Amino acid sequence: MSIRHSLLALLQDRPRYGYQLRTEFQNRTGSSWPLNIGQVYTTLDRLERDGLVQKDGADGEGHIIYRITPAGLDQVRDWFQAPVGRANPPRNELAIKLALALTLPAVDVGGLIQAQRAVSIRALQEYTKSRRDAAANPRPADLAKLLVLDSLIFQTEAEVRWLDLCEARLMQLAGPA
Amino acid sequence: MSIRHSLLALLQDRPRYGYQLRTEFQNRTGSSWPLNIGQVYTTLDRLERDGLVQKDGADGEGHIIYRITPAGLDQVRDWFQAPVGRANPPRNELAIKLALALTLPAVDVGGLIQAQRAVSIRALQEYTKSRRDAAANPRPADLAKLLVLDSLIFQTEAEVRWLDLCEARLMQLAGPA
DNA sequence: ACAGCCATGTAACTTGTTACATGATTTT
DNA sequence: AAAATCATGTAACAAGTTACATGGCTGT
Repeated sequence: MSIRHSLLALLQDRPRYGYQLRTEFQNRTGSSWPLNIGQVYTTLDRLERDGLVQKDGADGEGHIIYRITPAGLDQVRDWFQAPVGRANPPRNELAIKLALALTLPAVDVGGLIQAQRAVSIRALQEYTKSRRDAAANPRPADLAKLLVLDSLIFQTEAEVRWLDLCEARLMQLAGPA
Repeated sequence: MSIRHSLLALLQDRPRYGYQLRTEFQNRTGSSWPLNIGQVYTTLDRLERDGLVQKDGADGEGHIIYRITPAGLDQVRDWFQAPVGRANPPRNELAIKLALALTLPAVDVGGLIQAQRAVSIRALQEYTKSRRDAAANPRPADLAKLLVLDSLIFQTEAEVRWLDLCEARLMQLAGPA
């Protein structure tokens, strides 16, 4: 549902065309989460089908402009107003994988943890580097990019610390036996 | 892809039937991420279509047993061997929402942050409580549940700290103006 | 001339999700 | 007798993703 709502949010600001929506989305969220251009058009079709946007003639340059409808405005308002639900948090593939690895024989949990930590730490370094490159820029669009990077950094740090904990627990279990 | 692989991993341990796969999955991952029973059957159909599992007669009690195939074993091995990729990390709805809110007028970013933090902190308390209830149990299945809860706790803590950071940056931006 | 970006789309597909139907067995 | 759980499925759908086709325009 993120893409639907993101496009609606951008259209709430002002009417825009497909290709533009993609670049604007990426400008605001940084280069993480690239957005396939094909998906913009399919999503716009579905938003139009659902009466949340409508085509709005051209803009003098041949672009196909979409405009948000009142129903669409309602949905954007609801989206921004409602906190992201912790009711069914999105499945965490890493946690699932480790939980299964721990309860099934024939899986090298220690190796899994170490391989994962190597990947996560490398990602962390790349995020930190990107953040340094992007920093010291007070424009609001760049502030958003910085915060997205901060989010990735925080999440990845938490992941590394969790992997450390898993390893410690594993040793604790193997030790006394 | 998590569910496909999870079912395969459980079948790699030994042949099982649909309903059993669901309960085993939930036993191992805790009550977070409930698994709809319908999805187990559709996923099994698709795994069979792809030649990764096959029906294996009954077990004397009328259950429809599935057995993993060599191709399926390969996939499980690959899944456990390959770290969870940071190449295209799953979209973080909260980060996207805040990034858009910051770069668009007509959104009350401060309120959004506060509402979100309230939700996240409540979730954190619930996870911590569940963790306390589940703790002090050395059986491996419960160790897995504990670690899943730890993962949720770490992620949510990171989220709260990120929200704090966002708020601070926002004030910093509003202050000097 | 060629590469690359701008721009719009379509077709086919995947995973995941829900709602519904059906019946047996077990528990209260 | 009623409710809950066990057990298997189907139909319909949503959201996301990729691959492909098409054409104009721009810079080298």
